[in-house]
Amino acid sequence: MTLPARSTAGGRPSGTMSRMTNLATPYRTHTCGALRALDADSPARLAGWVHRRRDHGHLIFFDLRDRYGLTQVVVDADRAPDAHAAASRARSEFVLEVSGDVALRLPGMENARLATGDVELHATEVRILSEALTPPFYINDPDAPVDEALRLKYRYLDIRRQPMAERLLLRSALVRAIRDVHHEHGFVEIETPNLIKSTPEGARDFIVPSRLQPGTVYALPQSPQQLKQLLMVAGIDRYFQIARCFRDEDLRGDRQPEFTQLDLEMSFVLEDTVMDFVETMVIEVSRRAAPDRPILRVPFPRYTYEEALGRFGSDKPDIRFGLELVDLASALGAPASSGFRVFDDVLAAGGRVMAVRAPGMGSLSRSGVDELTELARRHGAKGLAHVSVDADGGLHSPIGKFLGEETLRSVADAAGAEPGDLVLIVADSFDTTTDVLGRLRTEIGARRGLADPDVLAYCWVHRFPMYKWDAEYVRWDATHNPFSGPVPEDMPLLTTASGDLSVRTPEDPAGRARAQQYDVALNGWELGGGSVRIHHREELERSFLLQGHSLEAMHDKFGGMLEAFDYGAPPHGGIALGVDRWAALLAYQTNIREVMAFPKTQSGGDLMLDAPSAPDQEQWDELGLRFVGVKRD
RNA sequence: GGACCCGUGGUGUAGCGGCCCAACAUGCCAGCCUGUCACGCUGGAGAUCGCCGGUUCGAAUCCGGUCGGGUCCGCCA
Repeated sequence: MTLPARSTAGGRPSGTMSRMTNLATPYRTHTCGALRALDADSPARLAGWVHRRRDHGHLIFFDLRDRYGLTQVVVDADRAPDAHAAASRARSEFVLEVSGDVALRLPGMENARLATGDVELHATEVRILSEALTPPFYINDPDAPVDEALRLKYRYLDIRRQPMAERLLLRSALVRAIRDVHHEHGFVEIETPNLIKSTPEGARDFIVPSRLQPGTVYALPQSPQQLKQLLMVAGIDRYFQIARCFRDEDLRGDRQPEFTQLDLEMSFVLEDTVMDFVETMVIEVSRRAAPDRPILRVPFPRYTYEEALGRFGSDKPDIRFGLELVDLASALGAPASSGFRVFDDVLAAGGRVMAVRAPGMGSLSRSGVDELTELARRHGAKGLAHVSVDADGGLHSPIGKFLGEETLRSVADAAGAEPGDLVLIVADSFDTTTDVLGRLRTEIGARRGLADPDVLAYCWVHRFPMYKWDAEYVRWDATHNPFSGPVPEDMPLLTTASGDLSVRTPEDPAGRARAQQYDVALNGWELGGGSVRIHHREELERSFLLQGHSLEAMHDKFGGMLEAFDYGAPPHGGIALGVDRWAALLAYQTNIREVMAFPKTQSGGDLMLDAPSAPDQEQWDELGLRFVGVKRD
């Protein structure tokens, strides 16, 4: 039989593939997801992996799989004895090329669960292109649980499985949408080098020794921060990049040593210019990459840092549910004594007594409360007070005997407690109180299933403090990026009490300065952050001096950029968003490894490649290096 | 740097001091089967319970160490 070349082999569009893409090759006329009833009675050739085989003796069925789908193949011993012999030998994950005729399935034999389920391929020829060992885990069962270490070791098999393949396709769609939207808005995509000089973002650098200049090293970029600012000085005006970044810090489910940022920078902008564009871009990208996911609020809510902490106890709030924190000072009758010494002392010292409501958790057991108390202690609270409301509205609390019935009632009312609720109360400094209650709020939300998993709840948090006091080094530490600028009216605050930038104290005006710094949060995760930068050399030097850098050290580290600012730097600002996190959230995952093709383990290892590994002696010699062991504290 | 959890045929689990030279499901191998689609039926092979040491008359089971994986704190924007 002769097989005509096909131009519409694609079938259902998948990922970034357009409907018209020609996927036919010398090995196939169609993909395994393409055939439909209309193709009946035509010849076809498919290539793919044996997904599942059902051997009935004279008749063998198997599903052939590729990235595009599954197609059932039928091999009849009488009609095609050679094909039947090959199909008898074939096993799971063998790679086959199958030629035959597309046929409508017998009435009642259609499989509604397959896109190709109305038809099947009656094989005339089965060619084994590759044999396969029995796989170490189930490739044909998307729900089968598999140890993650095993998945990582055989990642190429894991990616054959549908869930992993789908997530990589989604990520591809995300990155494509990002590129498209930026190009539509006049952005230029520019690659920046990976072998650079340390750009202090605060994390530890990965180091690459130089062979041509023995005894020196490159650092891998923690982000393209300085380079993109230099591109603004260069007049590029609008830059973006899908940039690989490297940070040598301990790993988490949402942190890998190498990760991907959407990095962008814009010239001649104010804070609102950047935030407005980013918001437009994020909405457009979300709609293209995840059209089924509703966006909770447009425009995105904008909270100041103080407000986010006070209301949600987090600078990356999950606003898919309420349960906002409540300040109890007035309910406790402050400044008069509440009757409970712990609360009175905290309030007198300028701290806060605040609460969060746990709906429907009023009957939580003693050990359940202990669990929450432990969570609170782990994050710095000295204890956790609680009031439970029974079904009849009666209040029960270990601190009731101190507060008295009336105060207890006003506390419960202030917290908005209803019958069956539990009210959790923390008394400490503003930072600790909000942090602990924020974590409790998140825990309650998770336990009670309060957050709609389908919703994308983006929000902004901005006006972060420029600096936080670093008592150990007697300096003002940049809370975000050291190049961030202050909000214009706070520019005069970038100084010390004495005016001498080398004499720094916690009472300096600098401590009150707010940055033109903005973070985007998505469903309780920090998606990214950026700022409007300082673009004047003198102001940057001033900020660096407050951060405890000497002029010499500053020149050594940022000399290139400081010098560039002498040649006409435009006002500019930008942002960086975590592409891995974004993809993970769009894929309903909480672990970015699930959206990375080849991620590393928590100890930074690649189980498939067995990296890192010891270099050859020759490599050591070329670099003039020798391993002398690691100092242990 | 620290805390906690996990490690038993290929895979996922059960067993948690003697009843276990280890059970179940699935996978694998062989035979049978002409309409299956998680095909079915019959039979079979397959684990010294991550590794090392200790406690005990006796250890998959208890203890210590170690290796690997994970979650979290510190760290990290």
